[in-house]
Amino acid sequence: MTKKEKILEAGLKLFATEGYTATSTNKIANAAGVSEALIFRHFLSKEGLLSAIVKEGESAFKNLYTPILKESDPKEVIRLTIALPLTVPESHYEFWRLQFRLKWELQSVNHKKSQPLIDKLSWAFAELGVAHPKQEAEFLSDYLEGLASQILLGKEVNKKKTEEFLLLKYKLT
Amino acid sequence: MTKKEKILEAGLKLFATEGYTATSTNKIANAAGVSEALIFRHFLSKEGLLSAIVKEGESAFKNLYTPILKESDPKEVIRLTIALPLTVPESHYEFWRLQFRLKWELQSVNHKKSQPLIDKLSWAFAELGVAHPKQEAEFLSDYLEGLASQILLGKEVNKKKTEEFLLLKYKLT
DNA sequence: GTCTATAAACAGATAGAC
DNA sequence: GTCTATCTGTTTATAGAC
Repeated sequence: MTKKEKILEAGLKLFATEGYTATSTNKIANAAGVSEALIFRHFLSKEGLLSAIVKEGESAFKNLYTPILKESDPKEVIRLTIALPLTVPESHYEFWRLQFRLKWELQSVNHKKSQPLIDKLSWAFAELGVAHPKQEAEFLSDYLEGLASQILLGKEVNKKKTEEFLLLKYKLT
Repeated sequence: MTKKEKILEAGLKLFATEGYTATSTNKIANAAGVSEALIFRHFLSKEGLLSAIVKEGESAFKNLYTPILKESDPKEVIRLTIALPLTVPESHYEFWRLQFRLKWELQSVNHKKSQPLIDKLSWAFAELGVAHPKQEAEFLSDYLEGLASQILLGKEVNKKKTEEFLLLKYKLT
């Protein structure tokens, strides 16, 4: 692993656990086993490092839900959406914790980012003859947001049982 | 209003909007129209000020949901719980934004804080003959958490329509 | 209670050697 | 690419006068 990668790794870890503002470049350098100046050589500024980290993994979200947008079976659309927060591997938690943290720490909330998914969900519910498809889609989306928060904040969640419950609730079994 | 109260008010506002770490005591003093030293006179440290702010409003959460715990009609329990995030006046948003922010910024997450409410919800669902009352309670709680997040992060939510939809969904009309 | 002045540590960032 | 040394402004916090 190059020193640049070590900085990215240490930055992700510290930003995700301690927060962006609360993490000094000095702390990152120590954690990465690197001189502080190297951070600025590679990323110009502390914000540059943050951008690089966010960018590096930003496609992750799109990659996660684009298969759903392409799905043509409405039941499968809902099934896959439900599985979203429940199948993310724990090794990715750090990255996602950072994303959720940044929503609150910086004002960088992009409500439109999940709009394509909500629209697709809305389509799926309509297809299945559900009464208020748009509101059902918003409802499910908000629930999954809440569930993801709880998981990332360390609440014990039985993922298997939760998924079974949801599949039953949405009549997908 | 005393200067101490002015500090508390400015602190709440700034911590809620900019975050705890990103807000300097100097900024707070300026916003409150007070010398910086006065903050330390009254609250000993920056963290002391934070504690005072959190404590001052901590009972707010309890006061919000204790009426629900005392309710004996299961339908009314669910109705009141749903109304929780939808009836908080916008003037209280600042305080709640701070609470949500702190969950991520400090590691001070108290998952047990909402447990009494979840237990009561679970009781209500059981009383109404719902199949998986415990999981239904968790589900509703997570949804409301997600909804509250969205609202506090500035998403446009039609509260009236949302409440109508939920009352219909939970067969409370 | 409240201020001015200031200490001491720490922040992000740069210069220049290797 | 990587380091040591250092600059400059800011941060939390205190001392002491009123």
